[in-house]
Amino acid sequence: MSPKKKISTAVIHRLPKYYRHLGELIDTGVQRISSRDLSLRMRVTASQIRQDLNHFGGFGQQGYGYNVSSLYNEIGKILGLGKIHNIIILGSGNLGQALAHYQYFKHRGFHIIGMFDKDEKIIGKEVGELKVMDIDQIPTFIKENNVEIGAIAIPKSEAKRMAELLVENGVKQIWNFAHLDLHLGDDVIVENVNLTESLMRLSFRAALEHRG
Amino acid sequence: MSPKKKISTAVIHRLPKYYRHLGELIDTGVQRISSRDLSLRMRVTASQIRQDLNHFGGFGQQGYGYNVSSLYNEIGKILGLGKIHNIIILGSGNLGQALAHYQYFKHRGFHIIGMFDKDEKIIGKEVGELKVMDIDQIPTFIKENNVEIGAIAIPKSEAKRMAELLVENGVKQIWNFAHLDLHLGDDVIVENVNLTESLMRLSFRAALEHRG
DNA sequence: TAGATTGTTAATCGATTAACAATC
DNA sequence: TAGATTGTTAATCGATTAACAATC
Repeated sequence: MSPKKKISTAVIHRLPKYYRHLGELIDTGVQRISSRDLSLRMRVTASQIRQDLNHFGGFGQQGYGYNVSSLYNEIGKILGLGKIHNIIILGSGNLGQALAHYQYFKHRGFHIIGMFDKDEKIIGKEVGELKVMDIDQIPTFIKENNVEIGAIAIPKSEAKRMAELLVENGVKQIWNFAHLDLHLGDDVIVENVNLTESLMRLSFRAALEHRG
Repeated sequence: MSPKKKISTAVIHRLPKYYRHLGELIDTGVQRISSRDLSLRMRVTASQIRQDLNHFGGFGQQGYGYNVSSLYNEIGKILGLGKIHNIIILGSGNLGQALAHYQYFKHRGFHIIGMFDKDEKIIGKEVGELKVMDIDQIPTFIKENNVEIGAIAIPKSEAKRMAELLVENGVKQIWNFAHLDLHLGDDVIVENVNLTESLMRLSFRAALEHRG
């Protein structure tokens, strides 16, 4: 059941997409689906779907296909869903606030339980259900709460130092929105969301079309 | 000079990273760099850097390496920077506002020139330097302004319809933050930023470590 | 010039696709 | 049972790495 070989980033990128599409199929009342029908829907090959899923187990049945809701649940487990993941957000700027307000995260078990800033004018203010705390309180807060994920929504100049502070206090998962690469040790998982790079990729592809 | 073969998504992802690192090198006064030194800094192989760059041209010099600022400028051109790109944002929620406030975009030539919402309570309000407009005004606004990029920061339920509206009015670049796949025709470029999927990838990798 | 380092070709590695026996 | 579709092995394709002649 536990994966033998390394899972490629390509597979990691597809797993949440399988999960999303299966969720949509459940919503529309579809109970079973073949790899071929799912491939048409998702615009990938059926072969790839079967290969991907068989990294984790044989979830289908010959001659039948896949049971949509049971595959949905299995992929949910593989993605580590189905349990609560506590998140703290560093930085209460627009992006931090946007993250704090995203209802969908809570719905998936990702609970934002703390928000921190260093600006005294902002500390104490309320953002949704959270009260912004002083960044100095992070070590205490982590000791008293089960913080799994730290979201870095502060400027580049502060990001490295604050990420290291999180790691020193036992946080092993960093969701990094700052425009730099964080190297925090082998046991720390860093997931980057770099909006500037995303915009540049868009721009590149547009420029490429014009060049031919 | 114009690329002969298809550029892989892997290369597209690395280009903005080259650009960022070269910018940082300029800031620290470095004038030339070898593929080997850049590879140590970026944690990729020197061979890969040379292969990537040679998709676009021979920017280096044997025995010398690469001139940092000229390579920076060349990659900037390749990424379509060095000209103004006008963006409109659909949706003035937290995410839309976060995008509108990002100073770095403007600094790179990405100008946010309009922001739209369908909520009458919000229309007319100011977000930074922008006044939120009615979504019904989008066609007129596009006719009167050179809108290159449409950012979709509205709920999934509205996203498809609004993206199609943009495309019908001539916008060919969509920056999509809604949690769905947009299929808008071969000549339309869609760049997706899916925060939920990003969080699931983080969660997956954490779960993987625990399973071993 | 000699040393360094590129641009590019060749070798390797890994991911995707195709094929088909197993089996529901 | 016959038909359908998986799980899995083999073939192909593409990306990464290694090697080295070209050359600054």
